[in-house]
Amino acid sequence: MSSASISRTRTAVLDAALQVFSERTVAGTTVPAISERAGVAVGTLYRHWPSKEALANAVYRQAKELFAEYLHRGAAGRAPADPEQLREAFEAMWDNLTAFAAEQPDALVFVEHQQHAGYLDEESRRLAERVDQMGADLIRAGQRLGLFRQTDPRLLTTMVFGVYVQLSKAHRAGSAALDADAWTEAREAVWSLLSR
Amino acid sequence: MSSASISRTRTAVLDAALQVFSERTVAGTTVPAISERAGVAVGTLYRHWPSKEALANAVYRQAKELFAEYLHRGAAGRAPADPEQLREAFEAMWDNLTAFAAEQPDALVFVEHQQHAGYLDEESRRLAERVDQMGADLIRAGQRLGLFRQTDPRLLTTMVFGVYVQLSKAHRAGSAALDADAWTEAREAVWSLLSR
Amino acid sequence: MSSASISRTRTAVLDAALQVFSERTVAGTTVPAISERAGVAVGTLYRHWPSKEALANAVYRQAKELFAEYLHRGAAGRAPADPEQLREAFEAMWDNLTAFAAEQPDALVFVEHQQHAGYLDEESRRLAERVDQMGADLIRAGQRLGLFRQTDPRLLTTMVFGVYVQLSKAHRAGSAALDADAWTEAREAVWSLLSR
Amino acid sequence: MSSASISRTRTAVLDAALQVFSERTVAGTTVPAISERAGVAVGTLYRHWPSKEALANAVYRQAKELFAEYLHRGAAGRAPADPEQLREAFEAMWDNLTAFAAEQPDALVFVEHQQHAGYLDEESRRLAERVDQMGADLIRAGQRLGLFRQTDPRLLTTMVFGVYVQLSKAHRAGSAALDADAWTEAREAVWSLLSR
DNA sequence: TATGAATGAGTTTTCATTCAT
DNA sequence: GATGAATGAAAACTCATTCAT
Repeated sequence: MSSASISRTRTAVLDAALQVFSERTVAGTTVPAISERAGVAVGTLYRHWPSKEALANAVYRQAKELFAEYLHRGAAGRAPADPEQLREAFEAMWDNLTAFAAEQPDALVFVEHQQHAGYLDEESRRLAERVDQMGADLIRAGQRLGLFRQTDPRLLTTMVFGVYVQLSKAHRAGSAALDADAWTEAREAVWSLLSR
Repeated sequence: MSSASISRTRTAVLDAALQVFSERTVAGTTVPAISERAGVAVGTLYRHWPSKEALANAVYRQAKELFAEYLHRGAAGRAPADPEQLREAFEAMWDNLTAFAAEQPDALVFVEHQQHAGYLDEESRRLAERVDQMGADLIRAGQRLGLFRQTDPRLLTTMVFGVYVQLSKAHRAGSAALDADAWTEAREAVWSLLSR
Repeated sequence: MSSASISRTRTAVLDAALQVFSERTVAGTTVPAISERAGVAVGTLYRHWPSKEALANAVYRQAKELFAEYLHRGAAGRAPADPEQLREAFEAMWDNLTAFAAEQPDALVFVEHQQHAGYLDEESRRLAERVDQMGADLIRAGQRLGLFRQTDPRLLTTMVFGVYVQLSKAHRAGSAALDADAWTEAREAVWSLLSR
Repeated sequence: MSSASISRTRTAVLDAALQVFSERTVAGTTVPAISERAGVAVGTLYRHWPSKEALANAVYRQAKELFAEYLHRGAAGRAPADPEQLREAFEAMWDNLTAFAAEQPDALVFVEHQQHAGYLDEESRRLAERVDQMGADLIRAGQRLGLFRQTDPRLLTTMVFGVYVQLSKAHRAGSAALDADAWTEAREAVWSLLSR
């Protein structure tokens, strides 16, 4: 088969695995369950990844990288130089996060699930660290401009991320409280949380 | 053995199970791993619960009930009638949550782990719902007093809870950013998040 | 406790074991199931027999000896000397068998089940052989008197016993076809089966 | 593997299971014992039946159906219309039963082992009832022709079947009394048992 | 002597992985 | 490359037996 169809198989498996992993935990998912959802045979899966663990790492990395992509989207790359730019950057980032939660609900839940420790390899771990850093940059900029609380930026990052993750979970669970307006209202609340 | 030591066995197993479940997921935990950590034989565990799943439900309920206990601690039972009482009630609740995160880190992580859906029974589910309601009451009181944002109270609850859970995870992971002061600073930030 | 109450325990356990063994097979019966039905603790059972296997042998022997007792009941001990005596002895034996089936249904089913069981010890096996011989004596007497078929007496014994066992099973199963008259009708049929 | 070898696996397991079940009882047989005798891995067995119990039901049904087949062999399908036809049908049936005992000794012993009650499912039970009916038909025909005893036909069936089962057991146990002549002699004895 | 909770070897069952087709 | 039946090591669960009370 052509390389195009190979990647179709890879994509199908990665998608299926993300779904079932995020529904039932990596350990709670059987390989046949993945292959079934992907519409391929078990053996096929093993032609692309050497083990379930390796597949889980691949899924993890893909999800994390996707998250990083959303996070960066439309970012100028330079730190905001004044309050207005900061506000704009903040809104843009929050909207990107909102889009990610809406478009990739499984990815966020899977990635944010603690307890990956057991099987994540070095590469996955390094990626995780790098992505987590990205979120902190905006907060540090806000502090430099004197707009945000002068606390440990890691503390603020953790809190903002906590709000976001919990909202995403509620969203994915189909909570009635999580319509489009809610995400905007939440944005304002988070801005208050950050502001001095 | 005496009935005292019977409950000692149950307690030992419940404690051990909470530890390993919160470290490695229910599905990722073997029964011998639990019984070993509890210092009892595998068979003993099955004399007290009919299956690993039943044990997981028992652990879940115990953790959730413990959380409810902490949440209630020192609560007058009546809704705060003025801004000062609200502020006091808020601080008390936050301090209780802080204490829970410090004293029962495994319980929080385990309970907040999504993906219990698969094995939680009716009783566990009902308990979860009841406890989740408790947190919302204070927020509704703040809204009635005109101090808190006039959004869907479920949205506010979700956000506050998200902050708390993420802080607790960081705390349990041994984050350097999470000393005692940090919990107080976080409290102020959350107050801002809630306030109009 | 007195020796009287010891034997009460032994009797209770032997009776209970016979019941459950005949219902569910020796291998299919758990020791707790026996002790529960007997109304004693598991540990108590092990004070009287060293193992489940030993208990099964005890049950087997008791049942087989009981069968022998019924078979002998009212037997003169001498071989029938004329047709009339033979007929009388035959009727007596059949009525004894009928009584056994009625009064000890579990014993017959259990004993007939275990014929070649792996766990029967030497003593149990010798007893079985001795009892089986008893039935054959009457048939040999009938052959000597020229009333019964001149076949291998073991063949005739086997057939008569087959009829009896199957009737007993039907009786125990509560078959509507097995009232008191039926046993008498069956006796006549068996007499025909034996007669030349 | 080809579908031919799939059914070879099923056949091998069913045969092996019949052997060990009839030797040692269903409860007394371990799954590895079955898979070893069948020459397959344990896991393979579970790819074909969901549990040991399900396998036992499959074995039971196969054996019972095989018995029904032998019983029917060469049967005209119509009830015998005169004494000569009855006699012929009787001989044919007995010879079929003899063949079954000789060719499928394990099947008979297994099926006739009482104590299946515990695990037989609805389908197995219905099949058993249907097959048991088949034997009764010939006896009813003999009664209509006035040749057989005018008793409850179920009583006669039970007796004849008892003779047959006990002979088969003796045969399987290697009894010296059970050569080919013996089966013919037994047939005459059974005819006498049935006749008025 | 009786008890029944605890034990751990043994059994049933599952499932990641292989490999013949 | 793709397939999915077969494999067997590892997991869940059972139960005969022991032993502290």
